[in-house]
Amino acid sequence: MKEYRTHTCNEITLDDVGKKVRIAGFVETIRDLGGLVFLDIRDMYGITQVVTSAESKDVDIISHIPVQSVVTVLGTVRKRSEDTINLKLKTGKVEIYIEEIKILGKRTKTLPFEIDDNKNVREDLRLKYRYLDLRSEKLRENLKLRAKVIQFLREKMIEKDFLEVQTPILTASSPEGARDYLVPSRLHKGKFYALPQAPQQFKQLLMVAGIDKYFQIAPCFRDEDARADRAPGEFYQLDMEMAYSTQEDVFEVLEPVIYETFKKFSKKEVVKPPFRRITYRESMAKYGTDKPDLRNPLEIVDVTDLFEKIDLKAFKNQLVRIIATHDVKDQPRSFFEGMTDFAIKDLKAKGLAWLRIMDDLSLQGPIAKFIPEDAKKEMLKRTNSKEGDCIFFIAEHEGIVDKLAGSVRDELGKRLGLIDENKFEFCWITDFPMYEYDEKGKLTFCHNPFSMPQGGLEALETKNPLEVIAYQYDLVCNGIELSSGAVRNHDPEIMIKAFEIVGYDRKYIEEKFTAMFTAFQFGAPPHAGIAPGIDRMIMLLTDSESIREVIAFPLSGRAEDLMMGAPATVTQEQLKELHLQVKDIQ
RNA sequence: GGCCCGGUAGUUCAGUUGGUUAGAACGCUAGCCUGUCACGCUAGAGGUCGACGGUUCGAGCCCGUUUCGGGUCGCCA
Repeated sequence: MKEYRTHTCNEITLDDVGKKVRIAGFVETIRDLGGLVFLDIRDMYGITQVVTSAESKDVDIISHIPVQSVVTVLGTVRKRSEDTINLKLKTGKVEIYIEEIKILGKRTKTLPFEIDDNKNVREDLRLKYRYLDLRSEKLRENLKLRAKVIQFLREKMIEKDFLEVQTPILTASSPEGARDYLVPSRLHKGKFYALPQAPQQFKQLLMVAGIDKYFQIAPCFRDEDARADRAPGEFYQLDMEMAYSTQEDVFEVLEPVIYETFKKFSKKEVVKPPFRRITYRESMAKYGTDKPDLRNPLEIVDVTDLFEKIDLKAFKNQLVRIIATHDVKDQPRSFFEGMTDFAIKDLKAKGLAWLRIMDDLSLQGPIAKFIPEDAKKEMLKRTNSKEGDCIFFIAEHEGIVDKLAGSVRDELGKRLGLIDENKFEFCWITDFPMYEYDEKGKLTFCHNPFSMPQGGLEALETKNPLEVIAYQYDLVCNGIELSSGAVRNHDPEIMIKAFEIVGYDRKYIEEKFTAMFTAFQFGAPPHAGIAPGIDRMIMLLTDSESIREVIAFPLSGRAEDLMMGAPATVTQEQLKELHLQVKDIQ
C-alpha cells in the first residue's frame, strides 16, 4: 500500500467497492451527525466522502479535525444506498469507511477567509494568502484551463511549422514605449539591464537570422499602472513573427488559431473567420474607440453639418454625434435622466441631450423645439430611426467627442441590455495612423516605430505625416484589445526617414536600436507579426471580471506581491555590490 | 499624479436625525443528534468602529488631516 494515496479524490467508482484504498487531501467539510461523521476530502481532482461511526474509537478525534487540514485516509470503499447518492459528485455513489486517518498537515491558524467560490473577500487579503485562495475550485479550474489553452496554442503553432525560441529576460532598455523594469549590473558599474516589454527586437532579429516562423509563450514586463484587464508588472503573450508575410498572411495564420481556441474552450458562440476588418478611422467614427465591442449594435452618427445652421448654444461650434436607440419608448423618464447623470458625473460631459420620437414622428425632449423639420428628417434617415426610438446627442470639440460618444454608446448598450453575453465577436482594427501629436504638440509615433508605413518611402516623403497610415493592426474581442501587430519596417532607408519625421537622425537609430539597424543592413526578409495576450484570452474564456483571476500569483493593483512582500528593501551590502545608493528613504 | 468610492467581529455587511450595553449572516468554540452532503438544533466566545485631531454634555455617524484598499483617467510603442 502506498504511503499517501492509492487513488485521487475523483476516481473511485462503483468498480472499487470492497477495495481497500488510501486517499489524501484537504478536509473540506465535516458533517457530524452524532456518532456518524462525514468528511469531504478534496484534492486537485475532486471530492470523495469518507465516513466513520460510533463504532470507531477515533470518532471523536475525527469530528474535531480542523477543516482545511491535510489528511490521508485508509479505508474500504462502500456503495452508498440509493437514497443517499450525491449526484453533484463524480464519486457520489461511493464512500470510504475510515479505518485509519492521519493528519499530515494540521491547520493550526485561523483561516483569514472562508475558502469557497463565493469571491466576496477583499482582494488584498486573497492575494496575501494566495495559496489558500487557490484552494478554491474556481481558481483551480482557471489554472487548469490556462494550462490547457497554452498547450493548445503551442500545438497549433508547432503544427503550422513555427519554431519556439526563448529570448532573453535580461536585456537592454529600449527608449520607446512603456516604462522599463531595470536591473542593476554588478559587473558593470552604473549600467543596467532591462526586462523586455516584449521580445520585439529579438523576434525581428530572428527573422534576419533566417528563422522564418517564430513563436514563444513570452513573458513581458512593463512598469505601468494596472487596470481590470491589465496586469501590472508582467504578463504573457503568444508572441509570433513571420518572414515573407503580409498583413493578410498574419490574419490567415492567426484567425483559425484564435477561433479554434475560443471554440474549444468556451460554450459561447464564436464569430467565424474571416473576422470583420474595420479601419481605425471607421472604428473611431462609428464606435468612438479603437477597441469596439461589436456585440453592442449601437452606432454613432455624425450630424455636425446639420447643426451648423441651427441656433442652439450648447451645440455651437461643436462636433455633434448622435446615437439612436431603438424601441425605448417604454423606458421611464429615470432612464433618460440616469443617462444624463452618467454623462455629466462619470464622463464629465457638459450634458447629454435626448429626443424621443413619438408615434406621429414628432420629437419630444429638452431640445426638441430647436430642431427644424428638415434636420429631423435627415437625422431619422441617417440613423434609420422610427417612432418609439430615441436619439442621444453628444456635442463636444474634436479630440473628446469620439471618446465621449463611445462611452455613451457603451453605457447605453449596458443599460438597455443590448450586449449578448454568450458571444465572442472578433474584429481586426487596421490602418492605424503612423504619427500623431503628443500632449506637448510634438509629432510622435502613434503606435510602433517599427511598423512599415503604407506606401513606403514615397508616402513618408510626399504625404502629410498625419495622413500616413501604417501596416498596423489590432485584434479586438468584445471590447478588449487582444493583440497588437504590424508589418515591420525592415528597410534601413525607410527607417531613417520614419524617424527623421519625428525629429531623430540616423545617429539616434544607430545608438538606440544598434543591433536591429545594423542587422537590417545585412539583408532582412520582409516580415510581420503579432502577439495575442494570453492572460486576456483566458480572462475572456473564463468570464473573469479581473485579469488577476487567471494568474496564479498576480501582483496587486499597485504592483506589489502581497504574499512574498515584493518590492522590498535590500541590504546595504547588496546595494554596494550593485554600486547603488538609495536616498531619501523615510 | 488627478477624480470618484470605501475601511465597523476571522469574513461579508447593516448601523435611522449625533443619544442607554454597536448588530446580522457565515465562520469559530462547546454540547446534542446514525445517512449527511450548504446537515440540523442549543448555547457561547469574538470589536482600538483604519489612525490622529477638532466640534459637542455626548461621535461608528459631523468637520479636518492622514493612511490603507478598490475603480477610473493619465499612462500602457
